[in-house]
Amino acid sequence: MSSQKQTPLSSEEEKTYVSDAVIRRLPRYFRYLRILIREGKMRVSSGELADMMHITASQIRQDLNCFGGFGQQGYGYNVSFLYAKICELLGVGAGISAVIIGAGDLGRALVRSSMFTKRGVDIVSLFDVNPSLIGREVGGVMIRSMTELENFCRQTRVDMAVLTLPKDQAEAVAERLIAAGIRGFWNFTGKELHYDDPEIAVEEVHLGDSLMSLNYRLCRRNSKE
Amino acid sequence: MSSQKQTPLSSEEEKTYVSDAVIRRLPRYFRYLRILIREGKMRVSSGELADMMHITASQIRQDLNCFGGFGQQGYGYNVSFLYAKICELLGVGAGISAVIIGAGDLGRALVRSSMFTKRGVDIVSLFDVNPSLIGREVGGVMIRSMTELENFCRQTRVDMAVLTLPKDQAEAVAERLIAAGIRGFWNFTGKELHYDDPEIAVEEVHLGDSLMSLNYRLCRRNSKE
DNA sequence: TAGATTGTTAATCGATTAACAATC
DNA sequence: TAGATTGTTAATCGATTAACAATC
Repeated sequence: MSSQKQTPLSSEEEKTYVSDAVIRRLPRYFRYLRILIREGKMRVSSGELADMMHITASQIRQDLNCFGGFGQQGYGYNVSFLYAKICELLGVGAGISAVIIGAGDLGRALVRSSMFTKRGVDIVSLFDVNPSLIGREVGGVMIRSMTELENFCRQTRVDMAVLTLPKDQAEAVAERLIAAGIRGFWNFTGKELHYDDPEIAVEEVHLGDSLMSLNYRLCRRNSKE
Repeated sequence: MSSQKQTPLSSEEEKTYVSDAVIRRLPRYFRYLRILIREGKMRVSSGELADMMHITASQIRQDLNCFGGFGQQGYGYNVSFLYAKICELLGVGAGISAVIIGAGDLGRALVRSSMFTKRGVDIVSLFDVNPSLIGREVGGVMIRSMTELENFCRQTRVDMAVLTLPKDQAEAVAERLIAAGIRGFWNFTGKELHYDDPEIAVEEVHLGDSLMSLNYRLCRRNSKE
């Protein structure tokens, strides 16, 4: 994995600032473009894609233009070209490497899924404190002791850590990982991580929050018997 | 589980419309209030809570006032009172029942977690097509055959379904569940569900999208070697 | 050329923040 | 009462949508 440091607008591509709202829609474009590819479609207009995705054509054009003109007037977008561009933006094929901290139910479920491989993320190791797990393999990945954490991450030049360990240890382990050169956290612990350093990216996953927002809507809008 | 049907503003509580942005912050308030309770704090001001949560005090007051005046001028908010109100809004204690469709790695990991119990959601059954799983128990919950789906859901009056089955079956199974009276979906399948009926609530979980947005930030902002 | 559809600017909408009067 | 902090209105900011000129 490698990328230039803070290239503001390198020769017509890559506009200044892209809002978080736009970034969070990119993976959705990625998914829908894959569907179009599977269906064998060569081109798509913003209108067609908008209908599929239940958003407006205007938003699609606006979003894509944050990164450059990927379409062609009168024609629309070339599906595989657009897909390639989105993949590039999302770092598919950038060779991102990751470790999973915590080989519990969730950590094991994740490593056994096609989640990472599909998106070009390479899981290079799991880590756990439980001695009975250390040395075993899950989904073709070795479980190592937490004592090896720093050495392994530095030597292997790991980019990202998936945190599936108990929340009371989240902060301390994250500190160790930062010291070992890790710059991205996919955080399932429930303990929110906040760093001032803009070089450190944290993606919080709060499944419980997601469930509760559904509960809210179920209680407000529905009635039974 | 029971709630009144569309009560617009019942005696000073419950204002007209609450935006999705606000609803999605409620579970966060829930989590931080639990921390305050654990710490034994009796009262909290919007300013203190704002610092903890890395948001503005203004936003907290604005959010909470969507549901009524939970605070007291000059004092702040009573932690356990506010917590009780938030719990009520989020349906904790409303006795929501749910089934999990798909007893794969994810379905099993979820049912074995404290995810549901902590939030007052009762998992009453798992369902799977795999004959070797049917009849077994995971996390104290029985795995039943998909052939029993409709009967079970209707008889048990199930509120919600957690979809952890393969995506190509998501839509068909969701239709069966709707016909069997289910009104909420926690959808992990990756196949997005869209219904016009406002009585049907869908919460999409796209872990892959979450991972990719992290990839994006890692590739844009970071550099190595 | 005529038709289609993008790229882009302008208008609208909604959400967040600031300010302050009400009040405990 | 004086001090603190909410509830609420007004100002700001940002994101979405609409419109249309550019152009393939």
